Formats: sequence, structure tokens, C-alpha cells
Amino acid sequence: MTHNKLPNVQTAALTDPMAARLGYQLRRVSMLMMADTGIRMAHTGLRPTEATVLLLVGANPGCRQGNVGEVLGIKRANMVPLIAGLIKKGLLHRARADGRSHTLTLTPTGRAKGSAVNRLLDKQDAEYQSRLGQQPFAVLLDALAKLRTRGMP
Amino acid sequence: MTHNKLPNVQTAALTDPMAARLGYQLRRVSMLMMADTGIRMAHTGLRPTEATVLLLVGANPGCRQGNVGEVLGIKRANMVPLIAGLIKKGLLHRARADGRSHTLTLTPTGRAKGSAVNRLLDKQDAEYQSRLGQQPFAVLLDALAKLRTRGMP
DNA sequence: TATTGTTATACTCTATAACTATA
DNA sequence: TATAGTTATAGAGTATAACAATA
Repeated sequence: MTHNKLPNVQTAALTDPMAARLGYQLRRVSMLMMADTGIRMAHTGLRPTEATVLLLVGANPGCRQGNVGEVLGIKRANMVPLIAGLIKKGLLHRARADGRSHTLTLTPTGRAKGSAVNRLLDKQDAEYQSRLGQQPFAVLLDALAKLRTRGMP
Repeated sequence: MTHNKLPNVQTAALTDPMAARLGYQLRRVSMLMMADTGIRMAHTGLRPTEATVLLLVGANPGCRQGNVGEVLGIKRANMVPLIAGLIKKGLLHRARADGRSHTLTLTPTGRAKGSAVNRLLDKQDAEYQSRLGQQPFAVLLDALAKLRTRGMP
């Protein structure tokens, strides 16, 4: 055989010591799926994080801004530009609850976007579920929920 | 009852429409676990990303820089400061393979750090496994592997 | 011409500390 | 005094485009 290319340390597939690491695999898959979500919702003009805020406010009209951040794990300081952006896009309406707290509601446009996002996520989850199989998909979601509640330190 | 605090829309626990969304839960859990990993390895002076590079090089002495990035999903451009940092810390040794490619190996110090990181990750995974149960833990890892290979678009 | 590493730069999301004003 | 929102700023990680040197 001429041009026999024996695998050497340079060209061989590397052994991946992370393959069995839960944290690493969670991160890689999470990033892949997040990127996929981002592409799927690009036409809405929303990024994944903005979309979650939109959906949460849609499900809880009149909720307070700080409460949204609490539920989504977004720090108060980081909520400010996020909310401002959604208001600027005409998707969110902010009103004073009392002198220091704000109340959030979707505008009609925001509700429409929210529905579009929900349909899109339904489709995405359906695709992933059919890839994994219904039962492993359910086990996966259940395991993730357990890891969130039965407290990470 | 004086001071009867009836739950209202402001103080009530919000309904979370993301609860059943795979992508969202993956992201939240991934971030929690990543942060936990970061805390556990803080004393090594390494961040999680640096640690993965260290472990991969440790398992594949003499591998090329670009190949490491490929396996870990890190772009070439972002590998540069990452590798430079590890060399500066005395953990990594870089040599020329040919005029354009570099070869990476761990220094003795790097090997020691790698072992420490591996022990630490073993412990972490063991803890999470005992929280979830052995079987769901295995199903979880398997599902994640499937989601990575049976290609995300 | 394609590959390897590099530079420069921008973007997303997150983290921290300090400030204002209200309760 | 504690809370809600805000400002400013830093950081980690990622992404893209363009370049030099080499194969």
C-alpha cells in the first residue's frame, strides 16, 4: 500500500476522558440545544433568554420584575437591560405596582410572539423526543428536575 | 386575622412554563453543575474549561492543539489564550510538530493537577449518582450521549 | 490551495458592588 | 432596615473574519 496512513498521535481520534462526566456532557448538550433553539427562533428577533422572560410573563401577567428574575435565575442587575429591550421591541408593558416595584404584562404583540415561540418549542421538543424515545425523554426530564430540586450545593 | 397575607399575583409563586422544556432544564442544570464544579476545583487554580483541556491532553500526550479544540468544541481562535494560560502556569508543554502545528504534553506539575482534577470529578459524579440513583444516572448519561451523536442540527 | 495557529474584535450571558428611592 | 430597581463594570465563554506561515 502506497500512502498508507497509519494512525499516529497527531491524526488519530483522541480518547475523550470527559465522555463519562455528567457535568461535561450536560454542558455540551445544553450548548448544542441552546444554539439550535437560537436558530429556530432567530426569525422572531428574540434570543433564548429573552424568550424565556416573555413566556414567563405571558404565563403570569402582572408579575413583578424581580420575581421573574428569581424564577429564571437571572440577577436583578441583568434583568434591567433584558426588560428594557423587550419593552423597546413593543412586546412588554411595565407599570408601577408601588413606588419601588414594577409590574410586567405582555402587549398584544408580545402575546403573539409568545405563542409563536411556544409553537416553535413544542416542535423542537417533539423532535428531540422522537429521537430519544418517549420513555428516555421522560426519564431525562425527570432526572434534570431532580438535580435542580434535590439541591446542587 | 390581622396581617393576613393572601397570596396575590405579586407574591405568589409564579407558574413556570419552562418546567417541561428540555432545552431550558438542560441549561439550568448544566449551569448549576458547572458552577459547582468551578467551586470544587477553585483550589487548583483552574477553571472548568481549562481543566477539560488539561485532562484531554493528559489522556493524549503529544496531541495537536487544533485537535484538542475540535474534540472539546472550542474554536481555534479561542484555544490560543487558553493554551497560553496553561503553559504560563507551568502545566502544559508545547513543541513544534511541523512548521505550522503544535504538539501538547503535560508537564509533571500538569500531570499532578490532572490527577487531582480527576479525583475531584470522580467524587462529584459519585455524589450526583447517589442523589439520582445508579440507574437513572446511567440513563441520563446515555440520553445525553445520544443527543450529542444523533445529531443536533 | 488547504491547513494551523494567530490576532483582533464583538456578542451573550453572568457576577459584584454601590447607588437611589421607596416600604 | 430591608427591598426593588438601577448603574457601572468586570469576567468567562463563544463567534467571526482576516492574516501569516507552512504543507
